[in-house]
This record gives sequence, C-alpha cells and structure tokens, in this order.
Amino acid sequence: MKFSRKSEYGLRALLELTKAYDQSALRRSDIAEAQQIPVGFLETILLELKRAGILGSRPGVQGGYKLIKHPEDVSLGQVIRILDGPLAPIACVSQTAYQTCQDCPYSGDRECPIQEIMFEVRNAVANVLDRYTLKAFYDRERSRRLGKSSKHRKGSAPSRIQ
Amino acid sequence: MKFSRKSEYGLRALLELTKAYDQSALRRSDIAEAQQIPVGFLETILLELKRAGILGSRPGVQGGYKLIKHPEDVSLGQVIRILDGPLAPIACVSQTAYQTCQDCPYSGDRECPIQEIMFEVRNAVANVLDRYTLKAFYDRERSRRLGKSSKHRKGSAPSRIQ
DNA sequence: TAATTCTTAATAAAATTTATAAACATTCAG
DNA sequence: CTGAATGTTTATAAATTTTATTAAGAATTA
Repeated sequence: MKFSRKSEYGLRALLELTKAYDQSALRRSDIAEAQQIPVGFLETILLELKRAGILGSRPGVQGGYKLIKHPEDVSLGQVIRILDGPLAPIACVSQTAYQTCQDCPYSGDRECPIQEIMFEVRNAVANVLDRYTLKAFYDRERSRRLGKSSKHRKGSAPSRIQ
Repeated sequence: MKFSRKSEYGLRALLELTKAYDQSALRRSDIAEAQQIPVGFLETILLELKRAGILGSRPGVQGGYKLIKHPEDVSLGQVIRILDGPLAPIACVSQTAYQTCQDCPYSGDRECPIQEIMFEVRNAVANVLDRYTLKAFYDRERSRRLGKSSKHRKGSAPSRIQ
C-alpha cells in the first residue's frame, strides 16, 4: 500500500509552485533545491504534470514552470493518479481506469471475493485524496510554518505562460 | 497504492482455510489448486502466516495447514500487514511500524506537509481492513456463491494441530 | 545569435516483487 | 523402525517496477 517517491516529489514540487502561484515561473533547479529533489527525476515529474494540464512552462531566461490551474481546482488525488496511476489497490475496482485483473480465477461466472473489499478501500482513499486540494495542502503547510496568523497574499502580475 | 499479488494469494488461501476451519487440514497443493496459486510461492506465504500465529501445520500423511485462530478474530488488515507490511502509505504515519522517512527534508524542525494527509489515508484504509474479518470475508463469498440461503455448518472433529 | 531553459527519448541502476529449486526435517501408517 | 508424505528452510533467480541519469534537441528572449 505504499505511495511512491515520485508522487511525494510531485506533491512537494507542487507545494512550491502553489506558493508561487501568482508570481513568476520557477525553474526546475530552483524547485529541486528548495525541496531536495534529484533534478533529473524532477524533470520527468514536471513534464508529466504539464502533459496532464496542471502545469505550464516556458524555456529561456525568466522561463520555468508554473501552476496554471487554480490551487482550489486541483486535488491531491488527481496529482497522484497522474504520477502513480489509479488510486484503486486493484485494477478491477478502479473508477478512473477499470480493467479486469490479469489471471484472476474469478473472472468467469463466480465473483471475486476480494473485489468488494478493495472497492471499499478505494473509496476510502479517494474520499480523502479527492477532497484535499493544493490550496488546502499549501495553507496547512503555511500555517504550520507561521503559527496561527493566516493572511492571504493578493494577486500581482498575471501570468502569460500557456 | 497497489496491493500485492502476495496479499491477494494470501487472502484467497485463507478463504479456503476458513472454509475448512472445523474440518481437516489442507495440503498446500490442494490450496494451490483450488485457488490457482503457484505452489512454490504459496509455500512462502503460508509459512509467513504460520510464523505470525494465524496458521498451524503438520507434516506427513493427513498433514497440511489449518487456521488456528477463529475466523472472527483475524482481520484482513492483520493478514495484509503480515504479508505486505504496514498499511500506512508512508512509514512516518504507521501506527504499527512507525519510522522516520528516509531522506525526508522535513525531518528537522519544520513539519512534513505530506504526513498529515497520509495519516488520514492510513486511517481510512485501516478502518476498512481492520473491521473486516476472515469470517465476514468468507460469509460474503459464500452467500455470493449460493444466493441468499445462509446456514452455518456446525463443528465436527476438533483439531489437534498446534 | 547565444545563453538559458525546457523537451524528449533512451537507457541504466537499484529495489522490490514474484517466484523456483533443492536439501532437509517431521509425522504417521504400517 | 522404516518409508512415504508432507511441511521447512535457505538460497537464488527471473521479472517487473521504481528511481533515476544522460545526452542531444528545441524554444525563448535578451
């Protein structure tokens, strides 16, 4: 039931990008340094998030990556699905990527006894992760850092990154 | 968030052993055949369950494996922990096997932003799996097979397997 | 046009999962 | 007491997945 280093890195990177949401783009090297992530691996991760429409990017000076969805519109469940695949512990109960299980001896007329319970597990996990947004994720991290005084920063320069 | 083939095999094997709870021991080859599990791999699994005190066994003619705990006293969570390790998706939120995460940049004074959410995931999963017993697991499988008419079989020969 | 940065694809290293095999020990029927 | 049947243990190997690394290329902007 482990969740991967890849997802962990991805979420930590998104923490930085959420922090910089209404500011300038972040270079992968900046993100890598801030969060202690191997830069090459981070590259892979950021690109996957870009292809999935979460991030935008631009090469060159002043370039970098930027969160293009609103932090309230991205759930941790979405992110983990992009990086690690379905939340379901077994393919035959996935809501987003259903598949019959390979070599399942119950694939015929008798039903799989494990399917039902794993469906409950999937729902329990999805209920937590799909309700938790990047904004909530960042807000919590921030209030942990600063103590209780929470005050939102208001938008500055609008982004032009695609 | 996958759960392993090993746990799946283990649960399916326990389904057979629960079915035979008050009957004679089952040979690994019988279990392997009934559930289509590679016999060599099953061996490993049964031994782990034995060492954990779930199963007893006896060599020789009439030998085999036997469930020595009552099916109501074994949860699927216990089984999966034995075969796959902690339910927690990340070591630092495990209740049964806590460990600081390796290479975590938040291990110092600042707290880990991921820890909190993964703790909720752990609890959600544990809530499902720790409440689900082998008996419930078997009863559901049985009623699925037979339709609604549920009638319990009463104990025959008592077991002497340790 | 050149420096900076992202992009892509290939591949390699490491870890984990999924087995397999072989020599050994125990039990029990006879 | 012996031998057949079965579990026990350890080592190792095959397959898969995860975790990176590298290097050549393409886009952006000063």
